[in-house]
Amino acid sequence: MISSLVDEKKRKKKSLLMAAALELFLSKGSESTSIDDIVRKAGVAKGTFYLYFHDRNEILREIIADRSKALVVAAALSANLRQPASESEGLLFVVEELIDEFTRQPGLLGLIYRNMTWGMLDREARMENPAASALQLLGKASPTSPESARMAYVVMELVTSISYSSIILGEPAGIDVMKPFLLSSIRRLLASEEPPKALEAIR
Amino acid sequence: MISSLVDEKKRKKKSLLMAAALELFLSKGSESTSIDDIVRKAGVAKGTFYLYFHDRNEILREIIADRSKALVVAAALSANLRQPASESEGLLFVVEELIDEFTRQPGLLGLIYRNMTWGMLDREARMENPAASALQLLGKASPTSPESARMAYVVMELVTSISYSSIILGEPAGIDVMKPFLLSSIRRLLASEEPPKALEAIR
Amino acid sequence: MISSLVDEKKRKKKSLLMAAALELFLSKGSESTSIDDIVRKAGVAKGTFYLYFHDRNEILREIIADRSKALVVAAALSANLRQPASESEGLLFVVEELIDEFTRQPGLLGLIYRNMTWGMLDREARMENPAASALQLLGKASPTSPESARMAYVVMELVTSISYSSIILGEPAGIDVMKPFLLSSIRRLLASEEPPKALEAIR
Amino acid sequence: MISSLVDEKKRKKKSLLMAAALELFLSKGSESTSIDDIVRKAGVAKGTFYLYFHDRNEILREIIADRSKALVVAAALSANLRQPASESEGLLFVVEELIDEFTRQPGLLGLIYRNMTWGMLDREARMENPAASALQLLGKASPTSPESARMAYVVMELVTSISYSSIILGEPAGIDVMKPFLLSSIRRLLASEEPPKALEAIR
DNA sequence: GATGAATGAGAATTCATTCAT
DNA sequence: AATGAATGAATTCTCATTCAT
Repeated sequence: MISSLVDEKKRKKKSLLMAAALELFLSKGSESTSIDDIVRKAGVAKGTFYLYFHDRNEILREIIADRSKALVVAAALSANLRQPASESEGLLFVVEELIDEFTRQPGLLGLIYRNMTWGMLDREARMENPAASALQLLGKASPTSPESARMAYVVMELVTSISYSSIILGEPAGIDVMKPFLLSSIRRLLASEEPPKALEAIR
Repeated sequence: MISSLVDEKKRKKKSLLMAAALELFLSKGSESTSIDDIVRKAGVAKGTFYLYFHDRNEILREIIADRSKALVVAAALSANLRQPASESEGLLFVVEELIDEFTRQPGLLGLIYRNMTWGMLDREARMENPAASALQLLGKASPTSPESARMAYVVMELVTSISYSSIILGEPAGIDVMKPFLLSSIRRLLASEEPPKALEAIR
Repeated sequence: MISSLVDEKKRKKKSLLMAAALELFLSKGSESTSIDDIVRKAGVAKGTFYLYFHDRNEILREIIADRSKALVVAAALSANLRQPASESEGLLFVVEELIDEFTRQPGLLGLIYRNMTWGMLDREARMENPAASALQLLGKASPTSPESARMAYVVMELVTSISYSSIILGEPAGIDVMKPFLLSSIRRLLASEEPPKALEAIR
Repeated sequence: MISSLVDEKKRKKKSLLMAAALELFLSKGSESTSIDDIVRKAGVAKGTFYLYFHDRNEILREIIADRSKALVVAAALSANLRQPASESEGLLFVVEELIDEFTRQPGLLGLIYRNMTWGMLDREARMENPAASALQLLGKASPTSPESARMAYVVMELVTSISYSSIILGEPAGIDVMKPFLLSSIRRLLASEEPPKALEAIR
C-alpha cells in the first residue's frame, strides 16, 4: 500500500525527467543538452537526476528504447487494422506506417537514427528481431526462418536510413518521392522470398 | 613561384593536422578527441589549428569527405579491374569492394557512419550521386535516369548501414553471413530495373 | 526495565554503524568513505545515521578512541602476562606488544596515526596519560612523577610514528629492522631515569 | 633570451599559485581549501591552475617538499653558526632550531605533520636521510653508518611528532616544558652511540 | 525511532578560443 | 605565419543534510 504509493511517485519522477529530456533532445539535440538543462526543465534538483540515472547516456538509451518501442507498437497496430494477408504484406504495412510516423516526427527520427540500433529494441523486448516485434504484434508468428529474420532487419535499417536522409536532409529527394520508391524496393526485396502466388497477392 | 611554395607549405601543415586528427578520431573517437590532442600529435601550436580550420567540426567534415571519396575511388577502381558488363554489375562490384574495405577498416566505418551522408560526397565532388562517382570513375556515364540515381543512393545507404550494424555490432549477424545476403538483396533490387538479359549477365 | 531495553537497542544500532564504518575506513580510507557507504553497509537508512552521530568526524573520533583503547588494553594485558619487574619494563613490554599489533593490523595503524593523538585516549579514559592507562592496567600505579608521565607520552608517540613510517612506508627500513632498534632506543631513554646516578648525569 | 623570459614568467606564475595555496593551507587547512580559493587568491583563471599542477595533491606535495626543505636548510644553517663540535651535537643544534621554528610557525607544523614524511625530503633532495641533509649542510659527512642514519630518522620523527602534540595540542605539556625534556631525551638517545669523550664534548 | 527521496551548494575538471609576442 | 600561455564558461558529479511520511 504505502510502498506502492512511493513507487508510484518514483515512477512519476522518472517519467518527468524522461519527458523533459526527450523534449530537449528533440529541440536542441542530445549532444547539446546538459543535465542542468534537463533538471531545470523538469523542475527538480540536480541530485535527483542521479537518483534515477547514472549519466546522460543512460537516460538517452532509456528514452530511445522507450520511444522506438512505442513507434513500432503504434506502427504495428495501425498496420494490423489494415488486415494484411501475409507476413510480407504485414511488414510492408508496418514500413509504411513507420515512414508516415517519421514524417510526422522528424525530430524523433533524428534522435533515433544517430543513437539506436534495432538490436537494442530486440534485446529490450526480448524479441528475436525488430521487425519480429511488429509481426508478433500483428498476431503473426515470428519470422519463420533466420533468413527472413535477416530480411526484416535489413528492411528496418533501410527504412530508417532512407527516411533519415530523405526527411531530414532531403537527399536524394523528398520523402514524397522516396516513399513510393522505397516501398516498391522493399516489395521487390520481399518478393522472391515468397511463392509467386503470395507475391502476386501483395502487389 | 613563391606563392606556390607558400601554398605548398600551407597545404602541408593542413595535411599534417588532418592526418593527426584522423588517427585520433579512429583510435579514440571524434567525440573524445580534443583540439589539444590533435595539435600535440601534429606537433604544432594550438593557435595554428585555427589558422586552417574554424573548429573541430570543420576538420571532421573535411576528413570524412576526404576519406569517403578515397574509399569510393578505391572501390571503383578495384571494381573496374573486374570489368563489369553493365551499370548494375559495376555498382554491385563497387558494393562488394566497399564491404571488404569496411571490414578491413572498421574504425573508418564507425567514423563515417555516424558523421557522413552520401550527399556530402556528392556536393563535395559536384556529382549528382555517390554511386555516380563510382560509376563515373568506372568510365561509365552517370546514372541514366533519376530513377537509377535514386536506386544507387538507396544501395549505398543500405550497404553502409548494414555494414555498420554487422561489422561493428554483429547485428543481426556477422559480416561473413551478411555480405552474401546483402549482395543477393541488392542484386534483386537492381534486377527489375534492367532488361532480362542484363539481369542474367549480372547473375 | 523498559528503558534499559531501549538503551540496549540504541547501543546496538550505534555499534552496527561503527562496525560498518570501521570496516570501510580500513578498506578505503576515512577520507573516501561517505555516510552513504556507511549506512548501506550497516543496512540502515540514511537518516538513522544522524540519530546517533552529528557528522562523519564524530563517528571517526568515536571509532578511533574505541579502537585505540582496545589496542592499549590488549597490549597491556599481554604485557602483564609477562610479569614485568618494573614500571620501565612494563612500558617496554607494552611497546613491544603494540608494535606487534600494528604489524598485524597496518590498516588500523594508518587510521590511528593520521587521526588520533594519545591525548584523546587520556581524556576519554580520564587518565593523565596514554601510557598511564597501560600502567594502570598493569596493576601498577600511575606514573609516579610528571617527568615519567611525559616520558611515557614521548615513548608512545615515538612508537606510533616510527611504526607508521616503518610499516606503512618502509622508511627508513622495514619493521623487522626497526623494531629492535626502537626497543633498544626506548630502553636507553628509560634507563637513565632509574639509576639515580645516570639521571643526575644527564640533567 | 626570449624563452628565458617566458620561463621566468612561468616560474613566477607557479610561485604565485604556490604562495597563494600555502597561505590558504595555513589559514584554513589544506582539506578545506578548494582550487577555486587558490586561483581567486592568486588572481588567475581556474584553467591556469591546471597548467601548472595536476590536482590539489600535487600542489600540496610540492609546497610541503619546498617548505620542509627550507625549514631544514634554515635550521641547519643556524645550527652551523653555533659551531657544533660533533655530529651528535650538530644534530642536536638542528633539532633545537627546528623546535624554535615550529614554535614560530605552528601553522606550518600542522601542515607538515599531517602530510609529510621525512622520506619525501630525502627522495626530493637525493639525500640518504632527512637529518643527513642537515648534517651535510653543516659541512659534516653524511651519517657514517646505517645505524646512525636510522637514529637520525628516529630523532626527526620524534621532534616532529612531539612538537606537534605539544605546540598544537598542548599535550602532554606546553613546548616550554617539552623542549628541554625532548632535548635531554635526544641527548640520551645519541649518547651511547658515541665514545665517552664525544659525549663529554656535547655536554 | 526509522526511513529514504529530495535537495542544491560546491568541487573538480575540461576545453575551445583568444591574443600578445 | 606560428606560437602557447591564459582564460573562464560550462559541465559533470558528489554528498552532507533535511524532512515528510
